[in-house]
Amino acid sequence: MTEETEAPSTKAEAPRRRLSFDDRREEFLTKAVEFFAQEGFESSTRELARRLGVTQPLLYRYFPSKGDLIAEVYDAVYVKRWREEWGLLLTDRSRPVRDRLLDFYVAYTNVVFHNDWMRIFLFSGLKGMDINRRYMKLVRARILEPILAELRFEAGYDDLVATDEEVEFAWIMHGGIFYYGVRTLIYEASVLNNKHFVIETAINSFLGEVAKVREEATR
Amino acid sequence: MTEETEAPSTKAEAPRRRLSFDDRREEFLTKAVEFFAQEGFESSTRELARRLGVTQPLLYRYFPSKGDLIAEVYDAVYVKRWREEWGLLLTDRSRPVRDRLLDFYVAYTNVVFHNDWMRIFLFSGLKGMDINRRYMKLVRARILEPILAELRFEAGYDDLVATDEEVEFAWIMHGGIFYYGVRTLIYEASVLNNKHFVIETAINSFLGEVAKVREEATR
DNA sequence: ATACTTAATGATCGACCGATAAATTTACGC
DNA sequence: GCGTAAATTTATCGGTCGATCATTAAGTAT
Repeated sequence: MTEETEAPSTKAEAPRRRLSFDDRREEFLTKAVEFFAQEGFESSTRELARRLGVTQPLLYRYFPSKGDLIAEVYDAVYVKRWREEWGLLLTDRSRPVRDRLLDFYVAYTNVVFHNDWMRIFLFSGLKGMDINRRYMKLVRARILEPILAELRFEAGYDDLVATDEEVEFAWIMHGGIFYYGVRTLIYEASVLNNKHFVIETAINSFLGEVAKVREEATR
Repeated sequence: MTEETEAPSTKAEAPRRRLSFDDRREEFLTKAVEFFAQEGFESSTRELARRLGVTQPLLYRYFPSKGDLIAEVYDAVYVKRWREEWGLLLTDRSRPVRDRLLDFYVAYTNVVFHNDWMRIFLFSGLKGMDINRRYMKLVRARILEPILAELRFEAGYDDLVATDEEVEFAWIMHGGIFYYGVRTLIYEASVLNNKHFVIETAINSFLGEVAKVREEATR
């Protein structure tokens, strides 16, 4: 038995099932997301193929290189999982900002608090990927600054553009919530398995102090 | 030129400097910390040796295996950089808790907000290292719970043991501050380069809401 | 200077990596 | 059923990895 490549899938006989190009490609990409999320991007294409039950060269029929596959993994996580309706949730002025904040962070963490998303975010951040920095700018422009603008509007301000201090404070709240996800999903070290409590408390704590930060910075 | 191993250090001639066992070992370990912090633990011992200006097999005279070297890297970061006096800072009842909190987080972040520390913490967390989980328990037992106990004492409580809700809220504050470090050091995406503002605002925001969390949980 | 100790290098092994090309098998149109 | 295009595997290449071992050279004691 010359064993250069791995035995495809199950026990004795490999049924060698055949899929259409698009289906196979989607299957590979989906599995690649969870594989690289779990094992890191340094893990081998051979191991990925083994878990897919196919041989390693087959991957190269669907993706020109490992780097291209990883780029599509980034895209599947960072871009495709972003929900445009999040912006609408935050700017619906028929409701109190506090309610909007709660609903937004529940919706947002429903997407972001998953092993795949979290781990790929951290891995790509450590690799210094540009897509990571662009994502941080997106969070600031589409989440934090709108939140602060809505709070200014509700407080009767004419100028709705937040100061750097306000943005930084919004990052603190956002980070507090985000770090809860890291603790539960990555470090498996959350004391209270209650996402809603965390979101609500973080928001209350933020709202209780944001006026003071705004006034001191605007002064 | 048979080029299996790398040319040691500078241009033409390698002076092949000789160090005592202890000095060499310390030099290797120090460089290994910043090397693995920057490049990740999957990076090669050959590249590490190249940056040290020595040959790769020499590393194996000082560390039995790559894994042993990495274990010492963890120890140098997680264990050796922990300051026992942090506990004293938090429990000095001659000063208001707010002042103690400020001073503690300035001191704590002076150690933790460094590229080496941050990156090794994140890398080891993603690898699921046990030392990482133990560190989280240490933070809870030696930082968060003492903080909450001091706050209960100052508020006149007899029972100084915090509820899970209080601990979770303390984690939110801690995470907000920690994530500022991640943003500045890893993602290079902080809007305001002012650590003291972040610490002070996070603490104010925490202190403004902690009584409510405590009362609602104790009720 | 000579002998001895040991830091440090040179060479190399087996395993694994990303990637390519040729051979093989499956599915589908006719 | 049959031919053909495409999906999949087999085989393999050059490079890199962690680790081992024999050799070389630098420091030290005599």
